[in-house]
Amino acid sequence: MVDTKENIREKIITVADDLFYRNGYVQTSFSTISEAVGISRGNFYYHFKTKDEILDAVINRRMGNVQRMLDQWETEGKKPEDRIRCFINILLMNKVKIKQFGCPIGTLSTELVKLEHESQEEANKLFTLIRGWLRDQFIALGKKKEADELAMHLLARSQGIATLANAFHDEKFIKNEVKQMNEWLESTIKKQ
Amino acid sequence: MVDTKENIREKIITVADDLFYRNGYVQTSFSTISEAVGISRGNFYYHFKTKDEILDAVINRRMGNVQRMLDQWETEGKKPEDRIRCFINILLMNKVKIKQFGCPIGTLSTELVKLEHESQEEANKLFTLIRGWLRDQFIALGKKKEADELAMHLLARSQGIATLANAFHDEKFIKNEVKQMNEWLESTIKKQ
DNA sequence: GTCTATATTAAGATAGAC
DNA sequence: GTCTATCTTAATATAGAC
Repeated sequence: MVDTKENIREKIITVADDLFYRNGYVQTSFSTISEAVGISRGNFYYHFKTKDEILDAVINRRMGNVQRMLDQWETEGKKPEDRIRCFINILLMNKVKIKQFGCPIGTLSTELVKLEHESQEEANKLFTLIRGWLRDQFIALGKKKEADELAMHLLARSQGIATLANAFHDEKFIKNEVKQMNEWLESTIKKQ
Repeated sequence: MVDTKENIREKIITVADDLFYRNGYVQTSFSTISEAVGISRGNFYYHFKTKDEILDAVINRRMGNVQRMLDQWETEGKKPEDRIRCFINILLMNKVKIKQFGCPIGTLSTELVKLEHESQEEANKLFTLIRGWLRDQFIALGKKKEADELAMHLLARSQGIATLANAFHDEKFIKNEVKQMNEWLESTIKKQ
């Protein structure tokens, strides 16, 4: 791939995304990113004027990734319950990284709240995107009235699992809880 | 109260505890703490040589607070299920602060993991203390085999609720989920 | 035991040569 | 478009006067 301006910009965002996830936003300095990308710190400012700008670009990138993931689940899962199962199983798919670094959405949100960062709401859109998609699946299951509540419940369960799996560096716990979440889904669908 | 060396040390720990909770560990500087305590930055180093030392003192303080809380629940709740309900209800008791700053134990743990901080394990003892206590309650309920699993499940649910309530700044969500957790407890006790 | 002054380091950010 | 050099600020931490 040729090193056009756009390509380098993309590379910076990819690297920053990963570093923000592994080490947190505050801990990730311009030096760290530019070193990982392989350009000088000075050159860096040609592409991004402030650290906040990189953050917004990273959030934007993650929004795209989440949207693509949801689109894929729409194709993969024929029935809404299958699609919800795709969401639940992502904890299993990413269990190694979750054990090491937690949930990328949850840990970023937690960090930005403490920073009182102005991009808090922007980062929350990642949660909102998934929440709305889950809600749509529950509506398709005929749970229109409780759809949003059920969506939030699943989101919260996932966040809690990620937080504890990360704290205790415990993969087995994820497997166990995913199983229980699937059982919860079964019994919720059957109700009424 | 007289300003003995011990008293000032205690005051520093109390102030640091609060600031770590509200703004995070990294964000809280010596200046911020000393200013809040009302002593000069230079004097500060007479009481604590490094920031890590303050962190350990804060974790230690929190350990004491959690232990006292568990002791109180032992007195308050006659039956183990009542004691577990004390744990569940703490989300409601602290709902305003959780909405604003999340769970003090969970957010510290998340931050220390990203920092790769050496006190990670020390901070995890806060989780472990509650986990063990919950496990004891489930054992008293005759659930010896699944006791630890049930304890972790409750811990994870609480963490997830705190994370999302914090992200969305939503108190109502806490109320809703606490109700569901109590219902889950009822049906879990009844099983078998 | 508390203060002021200062050393040191690293961060975000800019200027200007090439 | 990329670099080196530099500015500015703020943090941890220390030295030494009182």
